[in-house]
Amino acid sequence: MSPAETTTTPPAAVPPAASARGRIDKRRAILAAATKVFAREGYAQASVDMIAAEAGVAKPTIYNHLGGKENLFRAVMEEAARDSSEKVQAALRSFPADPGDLRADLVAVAMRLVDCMIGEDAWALQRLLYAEAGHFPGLYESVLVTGADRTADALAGRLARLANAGHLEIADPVRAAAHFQALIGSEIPSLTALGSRPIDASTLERAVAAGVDTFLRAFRPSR
Amino acid sequence: MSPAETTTTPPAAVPPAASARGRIDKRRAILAAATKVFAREGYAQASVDMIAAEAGVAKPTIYNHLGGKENLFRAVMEEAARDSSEKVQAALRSFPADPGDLRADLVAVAMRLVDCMIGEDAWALQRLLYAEAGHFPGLYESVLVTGADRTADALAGRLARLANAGHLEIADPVRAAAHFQALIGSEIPSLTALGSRPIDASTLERAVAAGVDTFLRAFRPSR
Amino acid sequence: MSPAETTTTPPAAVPPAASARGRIDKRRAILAAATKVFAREGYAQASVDMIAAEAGVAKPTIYNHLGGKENLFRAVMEEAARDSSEKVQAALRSFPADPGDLRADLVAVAMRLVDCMIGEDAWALQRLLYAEAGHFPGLYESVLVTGADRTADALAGRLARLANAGHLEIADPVRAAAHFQALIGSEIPSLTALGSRPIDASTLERAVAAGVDTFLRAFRPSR
Amino acid sequence: MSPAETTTTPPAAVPPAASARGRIDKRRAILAAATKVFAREGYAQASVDMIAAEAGVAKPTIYNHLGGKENLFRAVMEEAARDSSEKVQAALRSFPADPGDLRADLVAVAMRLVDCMIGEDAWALQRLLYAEAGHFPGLYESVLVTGADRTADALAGRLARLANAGHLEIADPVRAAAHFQALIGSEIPSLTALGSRPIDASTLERAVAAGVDTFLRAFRPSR
DNA sequence: AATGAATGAGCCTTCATTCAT
DNA sequence: TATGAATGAAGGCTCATTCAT
Repeated sequence: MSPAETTTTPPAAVPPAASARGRIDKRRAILAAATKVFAREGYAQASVDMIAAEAGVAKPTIYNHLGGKENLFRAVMEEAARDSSEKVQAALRSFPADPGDLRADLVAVAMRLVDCMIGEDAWALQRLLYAEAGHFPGLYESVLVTGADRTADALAGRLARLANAGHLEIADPVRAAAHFQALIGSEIPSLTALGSRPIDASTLERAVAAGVDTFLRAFRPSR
Repeated sequence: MSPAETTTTPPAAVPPAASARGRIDKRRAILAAATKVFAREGYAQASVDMIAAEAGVAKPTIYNHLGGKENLFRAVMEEAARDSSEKVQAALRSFPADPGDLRADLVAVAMRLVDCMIGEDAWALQRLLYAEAGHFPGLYESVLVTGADRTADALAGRLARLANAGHLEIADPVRAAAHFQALIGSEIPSLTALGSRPIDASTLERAVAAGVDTFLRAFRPSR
Repeated sequence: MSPAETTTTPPAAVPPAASARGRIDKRRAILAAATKVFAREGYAQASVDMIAAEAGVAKPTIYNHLGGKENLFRAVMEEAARDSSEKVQAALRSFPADPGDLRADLVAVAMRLVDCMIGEDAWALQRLLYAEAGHFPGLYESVLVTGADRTADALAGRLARLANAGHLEIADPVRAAAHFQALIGSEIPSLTALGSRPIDASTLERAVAAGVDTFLRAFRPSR
Repeated sequence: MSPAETTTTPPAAVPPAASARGRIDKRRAILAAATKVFAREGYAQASVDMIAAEAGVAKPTIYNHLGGKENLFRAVMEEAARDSSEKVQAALRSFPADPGDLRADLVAVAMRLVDCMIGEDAWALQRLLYAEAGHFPGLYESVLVTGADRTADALAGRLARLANAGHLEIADPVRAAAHFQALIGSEIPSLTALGSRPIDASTLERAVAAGVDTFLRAFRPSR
């Protein structure tokens, strides 16, 4: 073996790699398959058989790795929340600190946020969360913490900066953030039929821009 | 038998009338039971057995009246949408045409609206809709038509009236209605943990009032 | 159909009778099949599938009638204990009150008792009891009460009568009954290989007679 | 590797011996664990997983050493039969050749025998034998040969000696041995509820003594 | 020699649905 | 009309067993 070859993946022959990575790959394959199947079918309707078939593993392998349907579901939800949150955070990083054209910049970041919310994955997360929050104690909280809370915090921080710089007039940044999100997303459910229908891009952009406009009319400095 | 004799049990002496009423009563009992069970368990997890037990009827009776689980679910959803919509319409009827204190009046009607949205029934409807919209073609639309659309229309109309009377400055009443709803409800999901937690009344009122305030800052006439 | 034909079963046409009796018949068929399968396979190895197939019913029917494997097993054991006990009681009714030839009479009744103990059913009951007494709390007691206890009581009573009549000399009839049973059955396990082998009749009779002889040598009046 | 490198792991310096011992130790551990688990759960209910966990080895190790569940069970039964038989033989070695007080000596040896029969191990052996004799061809015979047969032989020999010495009057020593065993053990099943209940020592002793008394009344020389 | 990982088969149970009454 | 009874089809989970290391 060459000394600096790989630090994360054992190289060598294919079989050992297949075995060492294989374990992780199988776990990943199971989680991916479960995400897909749960998203499509819902928790109760999804069967471990489907997931195993989709993942290309035998059923007991799922139990070995993740111990039962409920656990598997929680793992899927946590992963989905993490992934979704990361996308949102990335979108928020494009938030203007010192905007050139405030409206245009806000619309741009709003579009990025909304893009995060209308993806298949995000809708699936939301649907499953709505559907199962009552059956899985703590599920909502755990998803909230890794997801919406961090989003709200980050967004509030960005808005506060804009306010400090005199671009906005904001008394309560956390609430303003909530209102911002509510306004730019206010038409998403009806436009996408709760994620069950594709959406027209320009219609979406108009709706988002309208939300930003209302936000600006409410929070732009009076003079 | 005296007319008021039995309210719960159909008297045996009046078979035709009793049958006619009994039939309707049974249907009602089934729908009520199904609503309760679907709300608690979700569609897939709910079993026809549970519903039959809850309704106090035999299982085939459900099939006679409503023909299968899927149909039963659709019936439940339509009824729930109708009920919910009626409550909302009632709440909107208290909307001020010529307000004394605009903010106070808007907060009052907003609270009535929000009260409609945080009831057990409304949450159940929303959860089931989110969860099953993808599995029941047309479900979202049918609920939308009897529910949210009418709400939006009515609300838009009321806002337009206020605008015409010079109390608000609104270019697109439909959008303004959407924004109003979004703002006053923006904190409901997090405050109620998607309906799985009771909510503190004063906290809720503050959040609603904040939504109204933002709305007013955006839509109050500039001078 | 003759008027007094059935008091327990509705007579009428064949279908209603088939239905009314059908229910009981199915329950009986299930119990009979379960008895057979449990006897052959043991509790854990037996599957509800096998029992359903053997009974000629669908699997859920078993759950409707007897609610699960464990309950089914208890029902089977209780029935087997009842049946077995009745056979033993019948055998004991031939016990001589005033014997002509005491030895011959005792051997005769001993053979009848032993016949009860070497039947397939009795062995199955015993095997299952030995195997599962530890897993089913109260199982041993419930079987004991309907089975061995009644046997011991009845046998003790018969022996006491013989003693009172001067044919035997017995201080403690209950113990004497236990000793009688132990002696006449002492070679059954080895002769039948715990019920897994048929047994030669004359060999058995010799062993039983030997047990009776030892009993008589111990309990015949000294003079 | 430096010599003192590992303290918890068998030292690397003595591989062959350590291996040889380790191998035997593993086999012993597996057999001990299997004995425990089979005794507790029964054959079918016991899982190889449980046994592996109890033994502290990986599952395939069991297959390497003993080749499958069935073989493992046979090995366990043979070992148990051997152990049990040895205990019984030891107990019989205390049999009086020329007794001082015949009754007292017989009661003493009977108690030793009975102690062998009420131990956890002996009950487990008996339960498993009853339960599985029908499923494992030859199992009963193999256990019999190493167990009950040797016991009967030895006991018959001891009784014959006593008879020769004039202390007993025995025509067929083998049968007398069987009767002795039957009498002293006649109350064990009911007193211990088939091994599932601890037993009161003095009650047991009375029952055993009663068995001996009956035996003596039957086999003591008439004059 | 010992093990982590994987699997095909099977089990107990429950479900939505339909007859026959 | 309403029901007790029955069933084919799945579902979640576990087991004994075997590779590849």
